[in-house]
Amino acid sequence: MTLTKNTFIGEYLYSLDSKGRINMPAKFRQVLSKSNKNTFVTTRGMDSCIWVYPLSQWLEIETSLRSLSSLSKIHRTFVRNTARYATPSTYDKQGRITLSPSLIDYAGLEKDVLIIGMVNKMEIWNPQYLENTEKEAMEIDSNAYDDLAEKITI
Amino acid sequence: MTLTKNTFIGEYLYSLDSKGRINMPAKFRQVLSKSNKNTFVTTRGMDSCIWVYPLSQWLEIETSLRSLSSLSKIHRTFVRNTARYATPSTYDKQGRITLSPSLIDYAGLEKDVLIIGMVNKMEIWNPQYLENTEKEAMEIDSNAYDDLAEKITI
DNA sequence: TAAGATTGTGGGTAGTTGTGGGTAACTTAC
DNA sequence: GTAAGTTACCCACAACTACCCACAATCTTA
Repeated sequence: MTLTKNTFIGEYLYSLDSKGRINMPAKFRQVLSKSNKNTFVTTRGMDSCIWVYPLSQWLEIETSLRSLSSLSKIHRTFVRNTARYATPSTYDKQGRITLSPSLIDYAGLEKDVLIIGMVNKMEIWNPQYLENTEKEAMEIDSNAYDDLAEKITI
Repeated sequence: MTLTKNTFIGEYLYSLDSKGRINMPAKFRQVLSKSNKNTFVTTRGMDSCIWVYPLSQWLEIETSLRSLSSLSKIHRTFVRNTARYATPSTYDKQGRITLSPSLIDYAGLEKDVLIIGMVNKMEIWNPQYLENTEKEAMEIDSNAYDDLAEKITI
């Protein structure tokens, strides 16, 4: 069944091999539109995870970054921190991308790795990190969910 | 995979050799369009780093500088500091450019050197300087940073 | 249910990339 | 004019990466 293009949902458990490669879920590859040239862009996420954008999505971010002037300190810092950790990665014949040692370290990845669809992007997690993060989030923010309920119908 | 021309992202750790040469990331050389003639322009950056432009991008900056009036003190100073330290540098067969002793001194470069893609240009840093600069920036500006993050969806 | 296709994982190899150093050409100083 | 210093170009090599093939497990389909 054909799903919406460039939309990622679901959860997948894969393993990181000795060369730092990780398989991208076949379903995610299938919904990628041609313009993405079989390429994802990986970068640091906000919690201890890796964000993975389809190339076309990342190009939009790049365009926004281009409009910021380096004369402003805030803009400089923002561009630097956004661009710095981003790495384009084309998947190989087997559907794997290679993660940089720096990102693997940042996300604390070991053998077992969780890939999660986040609609317009994906997240790569160490399963234990995710569990802890979720636990904290629920304790602190259960009120915030009420606010969200007003914005989105589910 | 070939990405957008003249667009630089990612972070690379290289070493400055005894002759003041530094390797330019292969990926950055690959995205350089022909009109750049294998040449970058180096100059002083706004924090303690070196800015590296592809030649074509620098030519556009020259045009902008031309439009600033020397009647304004700020304009004069800005043009002076930007133009004064700019040096074109063609990379050798191994992909290295030579940095002037003046720039190496300005950026406090030693053996380990960090090159960062800033979309339309690159920055060359002493890794420790960058760490300090980032730390300061976050302390002072974290609110402004959040505003920016809201305008650009990532 | 069996055959075929697809998917996830491991590993080998050829080509690329980063780094060090040598030498000849060119500049500068005396 | 010559010696000393500097720069640009060249070669060599180790480390790494991208690409390829193989195979087992799972899913699809007739």
